[in-house]
Amino acid sequence: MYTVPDSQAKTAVHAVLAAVLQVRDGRLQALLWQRGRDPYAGAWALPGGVLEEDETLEESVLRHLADKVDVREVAHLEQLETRSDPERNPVRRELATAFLGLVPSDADPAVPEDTRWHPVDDLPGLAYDHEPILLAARERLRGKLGYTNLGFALAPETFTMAELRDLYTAALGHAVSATNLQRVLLRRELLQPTGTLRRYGRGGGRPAAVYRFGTRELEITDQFAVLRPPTITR
Amino acid sequence: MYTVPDSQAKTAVHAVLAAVLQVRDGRLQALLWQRGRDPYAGAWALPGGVLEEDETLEESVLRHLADKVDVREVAHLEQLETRSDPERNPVRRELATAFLGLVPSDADPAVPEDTRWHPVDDLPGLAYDHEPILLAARERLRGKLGYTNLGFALAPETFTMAELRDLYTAALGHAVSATNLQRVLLRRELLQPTGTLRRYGRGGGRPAAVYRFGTRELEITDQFAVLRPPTITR
DNA sequence: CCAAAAGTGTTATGCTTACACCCATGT
DNA sequence: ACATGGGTGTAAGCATAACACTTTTGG
Repeated sequence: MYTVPDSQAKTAVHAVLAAVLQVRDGRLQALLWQRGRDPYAGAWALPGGVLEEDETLEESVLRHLADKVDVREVAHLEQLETRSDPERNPVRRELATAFLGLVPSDADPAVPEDTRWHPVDDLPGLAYDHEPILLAARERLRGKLGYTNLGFALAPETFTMAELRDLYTAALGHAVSATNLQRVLLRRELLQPTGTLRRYGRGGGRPAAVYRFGTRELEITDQFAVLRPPTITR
Repeated sequence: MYTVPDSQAKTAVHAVLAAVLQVRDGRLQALLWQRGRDPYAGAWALPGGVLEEDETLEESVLRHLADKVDVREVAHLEQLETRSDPERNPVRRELATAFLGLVPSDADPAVPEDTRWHPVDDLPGLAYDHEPILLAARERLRGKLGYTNLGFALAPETFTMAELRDLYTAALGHAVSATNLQRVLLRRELLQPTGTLRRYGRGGGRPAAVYRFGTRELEITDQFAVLRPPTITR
């Protein structure tokens, strides 16, 4: 059991944490590093670090991530909850603001020795309160895939519907029909056909049309699905 | 122009802020207090204060609110964004975590001299970054009214559909049909008839049935409105 | 008897899932 | 030819908005 050294009385520190998600090998995976020292030696942790005096939380996450993942490869970054339980860190009082970061499936950033991608549905033991944070990040992603264009942050610049379907399937954790996915995204005018064709699997089959997302910034497409304002006629 | 006293070099402090909303006089209003001193002397500010060593953010907001609004009257409290721009406070480096608080329309807490309710669609000049925070809080409320039972936090224990319609109208900022509101909420099994009747306006008219919300805790009713898992047949 | 408000019945609409069927390519 | 995927057409389901009409009360 780890104990708090007397010299380190609780001093409030603000940290940032990133749940960096990417679809790799057809599964939604998270970037984690293995702690060498107590507390939680041997456990896996979300990347992050301490907030400095002259930066915003967003700048801080990107700075800390630059060590693990090339910043340019994080296609979407979004603030999640700020955790504040005084007991969440046994060593010192520490607030932590969590972020969701998404990396397109075609990126393969070099990561340090102690760092690895782990499937989110088969996690090792996580340090601190990092497991609920990571699961909350996945829920946020799953929710937003339905009413925004957030798929762009999981997908390469261009892709076929079969490839996109596989990304959505991995992220959502259930079967997705390429047919219906195409219709939903086209109707919402989020996808643009590039005009080119590409072959998907190894076997034969008709070559697939190649698409791209119209914009690579978050757009909400469905906000007022219900209890929407009355339609003004004349 | 206000200048930073030398003695107060930038020291990171963590504050909490609450956007406390209530429907009063048929309008969505926010609780604000008027600053007496610089910076932003004379401007209106969200209630809040500094986070102490041994409390969570949630405990801190409720503690600070206890001065302005009776805690028991805050029916729903929810964390919003944590703001971190180093320049957001000209005096000292200060992070602030914002909250959305909702007060039922039948509560009328006594508030201090410098504190008043202001319609959110007609705000006075606000201090710091409080205006964007307040508007974000309203957006969160508007969004969640559609896919959760959050109406309970705006409504008294019991109410008629006409009363509830007026609350939704004020919060959403557009006309709401009592007929359709009733059907939506009943279908989702959020409302329970109490069996009693009540008269609404002053004129004649049929007395209205009185309802209550089945639960007074947040429930998400609609999460997978779209891109939902395939239905499993057999 | 008439005005006012509540509540019910019914239709229209829009978006989505489900599924049958046709299309293009490799072996 | 036939297997393998891609793509289109179409029907069905479902929730909600819209609106006409009935019910119940006060004056």
